[in-house]
Amino acid sequence: MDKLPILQFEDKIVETVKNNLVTVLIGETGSGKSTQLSQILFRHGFADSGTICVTQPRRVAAVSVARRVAQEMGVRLGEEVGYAIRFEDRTSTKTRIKYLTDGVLLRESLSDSELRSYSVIILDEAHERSLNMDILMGLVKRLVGIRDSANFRVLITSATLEGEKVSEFFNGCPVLNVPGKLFPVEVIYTDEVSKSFVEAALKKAIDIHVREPEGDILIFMTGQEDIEKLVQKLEDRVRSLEEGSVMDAVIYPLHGSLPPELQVRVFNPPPSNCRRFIVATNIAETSLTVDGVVYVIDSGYVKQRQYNPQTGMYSLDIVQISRVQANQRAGRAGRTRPGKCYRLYSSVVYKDDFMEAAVPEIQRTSLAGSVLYLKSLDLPGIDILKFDFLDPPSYASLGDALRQLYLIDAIDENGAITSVGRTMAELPLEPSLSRTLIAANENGSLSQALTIAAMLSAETSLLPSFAKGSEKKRKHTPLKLPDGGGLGDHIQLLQIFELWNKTGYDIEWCKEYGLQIRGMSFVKDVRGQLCQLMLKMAKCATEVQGKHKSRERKMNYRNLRRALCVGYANQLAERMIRHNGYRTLGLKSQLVQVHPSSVLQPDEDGMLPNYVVYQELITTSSPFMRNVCTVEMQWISPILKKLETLDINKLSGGFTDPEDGIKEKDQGVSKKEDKDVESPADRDSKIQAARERFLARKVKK
DNA sequence: GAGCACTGC
Repeated sequence: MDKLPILQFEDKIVETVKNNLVTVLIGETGSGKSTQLSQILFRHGFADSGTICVTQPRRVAAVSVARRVAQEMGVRLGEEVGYAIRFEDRTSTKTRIKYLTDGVLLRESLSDSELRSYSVIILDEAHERSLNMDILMGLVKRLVGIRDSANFRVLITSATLEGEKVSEFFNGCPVLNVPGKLFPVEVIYTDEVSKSFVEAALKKAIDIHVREPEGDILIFMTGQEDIEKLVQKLEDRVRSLEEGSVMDAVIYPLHGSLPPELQVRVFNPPPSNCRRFIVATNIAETSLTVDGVVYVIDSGYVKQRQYNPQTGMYSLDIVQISRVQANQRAGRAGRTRPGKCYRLYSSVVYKDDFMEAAVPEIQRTSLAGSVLYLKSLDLPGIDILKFDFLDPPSYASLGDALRQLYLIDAIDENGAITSVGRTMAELPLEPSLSRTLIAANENGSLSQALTIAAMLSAETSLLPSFAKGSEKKRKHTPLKLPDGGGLGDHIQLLQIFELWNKTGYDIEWCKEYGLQIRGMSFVKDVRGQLCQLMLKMAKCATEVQGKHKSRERKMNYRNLRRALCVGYANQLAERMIRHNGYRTLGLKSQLVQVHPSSVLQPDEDGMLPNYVVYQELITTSSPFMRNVCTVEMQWISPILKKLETLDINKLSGGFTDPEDGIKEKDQGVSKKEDKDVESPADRDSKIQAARERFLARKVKK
């Protein structure tokens, strides 16, 4: 095997790390940074006084990289080299190199905010900018000023360009460049504007198939719908090609809601003299690597979920990718030999319209959980609203988080964390569910609440996709699931798990009901973990086994729904008079409908319940509440009272001048790279523009 | 009567 590129830089890396507390390392795919950096530092004594930890954005990566490193060092996994992911800690007192997911490291800083067991912290793949990673970078930056510099080093690895920004964040720390080992990829732009990217991709794919030599084609689409459309069209066209004139072809869809057994098909060796077409979402951008790809077709779009803190509403939008993403996609063509990337957009669009990097998650999601977590750390002298983030979230977003936390008793009217809030922060759940568990523990419905919390954590991986046509293909229609007694979706989830529990967690039962086995066993694991945590924390925690089930059911799950009402006090809606639309009860009222997939049932007059709590608001074809549960009017009066007295200025501790704060920050950064700096408002308008362009194209068709 | 991209504790 060739020597990995990073090993040629060993001396330089060691010297830089010795002389600097923080080092940024820019390493492209194939540089070997994930496996070699830890070993290099180990060889030079950086693990003598502590462990070297390396974060990974995904569980599979943490496990596979740790396994590889253990093998290279000739040690047993779990001894000198180990890993820690949720539900699985394979480390020991001997462990000197430890791979973990960023979520696990974040949890660890809850029990030791200075992370003293680590002599080196390596934040790998920082350019992916997950929410956890952004919080970790803020925390680690603080540690740099606190911990003894004789025994502490930080390394952050990133993709091109973004590395400079990270260096700036860490007070201009040195940046090392390590080349990757990719083969050259020729990029070909498209100048003609096509009516739809599905059609454009179809044309290009067939073109490649007819003209170009062998090699698989990877096509980036945005979601299940356009993937299925394209797969169908490709099958038709390939079949219509004259037999014998071109090589055989096989077409695979690849997206997250595909059952795992269909996902892994792309890893099987392809039939000989046969070209594979893989039509994928951005799951193939980072998570899954398909070997044999020589041609990439890039639509230039991605489906992205974003949160509007003003309305509390999520939306799932098709937006333009960033230049970093475009390059990542192109790189997928050069893993095994020189390749080609066909971009279904012009070079002008790439240069002028695309943002440099995607909007980081921290600016696209509700921050209630993260704000609570940071408050629970009790960092001296650190005000959450002024916390030093690489890309600060908007003031609206922080205000929204505080408002939500106040309504569910996690912080008091002055913004200080409460004892309830501390307990909540210990649980690996979103705040509403943590709060539900605590309320349930007090009213005797904990066992059921634990089940619901676990089911909601795995919800998307429970049911196979409801795509049109897929039902026909299935051999037999699954048995009908329980209906939640008409009380709502949370109750349905509870009933599903209880039925499965009664069968002794029978795998066949899952099949009969059309439930994904992996999803259901994940629920079982999560429930077990939550049980243990609740037993450990709440000294008086009882009833995790659920002995009161039958009595509760007769009571229409009253206690359980009451607990949900306390937990979801920030997500409450009232039905309109005389029709079944709802308005949310919060700072800014929204008109919404119950999602059509809900099992909530109307009464004999055809009316839905007067009050419900919901899991989330999401705008697709129109604004919907997903996962609703009936609640009683008398339960909500304390919530309404709280809403009336809510004072955001008090909650945020008087930090009311966001504009100044943001401007200052932007100016600080813009000294170095003024072209690439964008305010959140700029980003918003760019996203909006991309969305409009896309919609315009869609309409034309 | 509509439909969820991808991760993670």
